[in-house]
Amino acid sequence: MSTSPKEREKIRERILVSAAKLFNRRGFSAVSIDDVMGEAGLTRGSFYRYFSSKADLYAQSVVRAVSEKREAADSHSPRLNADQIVRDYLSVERYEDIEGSCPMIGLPADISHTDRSVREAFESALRLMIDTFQQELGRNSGQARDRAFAISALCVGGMILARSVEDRGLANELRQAAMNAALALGNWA
Amino acid sequence: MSTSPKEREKIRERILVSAAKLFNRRGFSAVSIDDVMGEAGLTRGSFYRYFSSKADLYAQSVVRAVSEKREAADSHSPRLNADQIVRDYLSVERYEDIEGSCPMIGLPADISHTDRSVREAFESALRLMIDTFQQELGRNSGQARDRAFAISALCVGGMILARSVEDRGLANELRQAAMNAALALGNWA
DNA sequence: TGTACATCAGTGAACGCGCGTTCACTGATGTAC
DNA sequence: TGTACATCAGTGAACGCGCGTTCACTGATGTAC
Repeated sequence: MSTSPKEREKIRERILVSAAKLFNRRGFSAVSIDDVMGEAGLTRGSFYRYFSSKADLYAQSVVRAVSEKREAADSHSPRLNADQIVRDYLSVERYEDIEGSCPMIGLPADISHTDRSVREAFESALRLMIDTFQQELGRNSGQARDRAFAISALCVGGMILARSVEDRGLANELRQAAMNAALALGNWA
Repeated sequence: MSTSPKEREKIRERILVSAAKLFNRRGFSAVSIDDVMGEAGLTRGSFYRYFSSKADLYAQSVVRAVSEKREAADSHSPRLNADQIVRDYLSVERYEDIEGSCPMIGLPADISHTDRSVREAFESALRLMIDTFQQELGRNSGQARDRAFAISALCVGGMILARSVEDRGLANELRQAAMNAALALGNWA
């Protein structure tokens, strides 16, 4: 073997990090494999030593984002509060950090409509989000589940709308209003 | 002139209708001009007699969707209630009617990030939605404005999440939960 | 009313470009002896 | 320890295709006289 498995894994990570950034910023089809590999300091050709296709790369980048969140959530002790998640998710910092944002926001309709592996990756991301909220609201009540759904919808919807608006002031109002509504729904206000 | 202005306008409409359907179903880049023109019963070449580019087509299709809604809202008397809009927006029928859905849901991240005319069209769509809700909630209170924001975020976010999930049952729960939360926020429950 | 002319929507071939993917090759690294 | 060999990540050229856009041309329609 020419490269140790450790080294290989590091490079794979580097490609995934570049990909996540670029996909979040520009969407799926506006990002080329050249872009991703260039950002990672490599060239076109070796891409296929790591991923079987562009869709595969995208799916794996979502998977990675999810498992990162999960680890962060698990390692945090005391367990971080759901209200902090809401505040964080809809914060100005997150609003501005387009490259590092949640894949559900950049959600490129294009590919999520078509590719199975991508769809599955999205679904697991959403389930993690919902579970996290539900946990805080009381495990088994149907009420809690519904509120977790609504809070998730507010987070994603609020951020999408804020991002799609040119007027910065309006964007901030949208973000804040969604945040407050979500916090109120969780009785975290 | 070979074609009367009336005829010409009718054909333009036909192209816009095909385009809206296809963009909603597949997103921006997965739809080709051939697809749109084929659906409208024409061929590639004459497209540029009506629109200056693909982005122009997309922007105009959003503009058309907005003005259609506006007309529907204006013509309705007695004025339709905001709670009916919420119920309708998040209804199963709308969930299933992918082709006829709100452009903010199919929102192709690709293009909305880049093209100015498209972004403007989106923004006016959003403003219409917010205004409609706000009108029902009491015109000038800041509270009403914030609630209108949150309700809009719930509508868009709820539908996006429901659509991005494979499991039909989960999708319906999401949709219902978002709907109920939005209705509660407006005191329309 | 009839004829000549002008306009322009529509056609389909062609152009050009970008990009996903493949491929033959290189050269550094690790292993076998 | 040193040498020969095997592996495989990385390279960059090339392929092929799709698609946005252009263009020369056609023919139907409308207008002028």
